[in-house]
Amino acid sequence: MSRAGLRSSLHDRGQRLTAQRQRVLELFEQLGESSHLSAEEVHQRLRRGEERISLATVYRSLRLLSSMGLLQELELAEGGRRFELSGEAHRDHHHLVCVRCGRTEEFESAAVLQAGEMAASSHGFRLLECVLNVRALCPDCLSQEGDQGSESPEVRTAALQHR
Amino acid sequence: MSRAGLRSSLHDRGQRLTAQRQRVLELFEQLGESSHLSAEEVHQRLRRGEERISLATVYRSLRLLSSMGLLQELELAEGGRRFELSGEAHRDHHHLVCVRCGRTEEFESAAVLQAGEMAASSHGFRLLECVLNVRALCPDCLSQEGDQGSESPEVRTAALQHR
DNA sequence: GTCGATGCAAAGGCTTTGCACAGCC
DNA sequence: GGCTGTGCAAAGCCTTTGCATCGAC
Repeated sequence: MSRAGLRSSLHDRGQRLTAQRQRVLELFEQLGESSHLSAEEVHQRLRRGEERISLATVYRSLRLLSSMGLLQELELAEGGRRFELSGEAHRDHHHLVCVRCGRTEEFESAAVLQAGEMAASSHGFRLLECVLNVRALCPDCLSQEGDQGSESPEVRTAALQHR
Repeated sequence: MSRAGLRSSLHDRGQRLTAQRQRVLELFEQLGESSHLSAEEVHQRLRRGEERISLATVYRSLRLLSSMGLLQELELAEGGRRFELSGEAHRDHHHLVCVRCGRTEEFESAAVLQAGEMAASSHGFRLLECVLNVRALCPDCLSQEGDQGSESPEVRTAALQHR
């Protein structure tokens, strides 16, 4: 989103364009649509430059940009909220997460979107967004898992043991 | 799960059957498969009886039972972890959540499971679980939303404003 | 110049952990 | 009886908030 576009979106809500807000959004735009950053990571990355931004402001900006629909909050496994750039093409995209090492792949699926829409309309809901989280083990972790000789065939167990 | 079954599952892991663990699991079994409880709620409900259980133990039991695959951790919108009973029939079930009032409906979908499996196998992952979260507005909130004359057609915005 | 935004530090939830005692096996 | 589990209270994250100052408009 252009600087002017961001400014006017903010003004519409009676809010202001500041350097910090711009930098947070730019960071996501530079990294592209497949980055999932935590507040802490955003803070650290922005600090690396000669930029000055406080963690509190990062939190405030992330919330603001999410409420404007420019970022999207994710809820993956490992107990930390993450954010990603939200784009039209990205609206219905899903996450395949390795519960052991955190490796994340994205994918899209028209079938999933359709299933979400059917579910929403059959209950009279209006769909806002539809996210499939697939928790899994990646190839690397699968082989390590084997090495340890897990005591049970109940693989799902692994999903919660690494805390 | 029977008392004896629970005991032997615990013993297999070198752990013990205690009254507290049993009560936590029983609570979920009594409430049925569609209850989503937070740790705090589990604690309060168990305290109502003449039972004595500490919040710390509730947390420990929830984690333990989840790692055994008997409970399942949910990640819905409103910033609190919740748990539900995990059953075979329940393994691939999805949530339709109203982002405004929190009303939650569940549904199942073979299409979604299949999409998850395809995504996992195409990356060489082994699927553990597959949860679709559909964020939406329920009929009641939809009508209220209309009353307020929202300033923008970007409905997704509402998903994050109610914090 | 006004009013919103920032930075700092302190406060706030929720969750985990250390330790002594209790209780399952 | 040994060793795991519990309760309590304290500590730990992550996130939000109060307040003085700064800066966009």
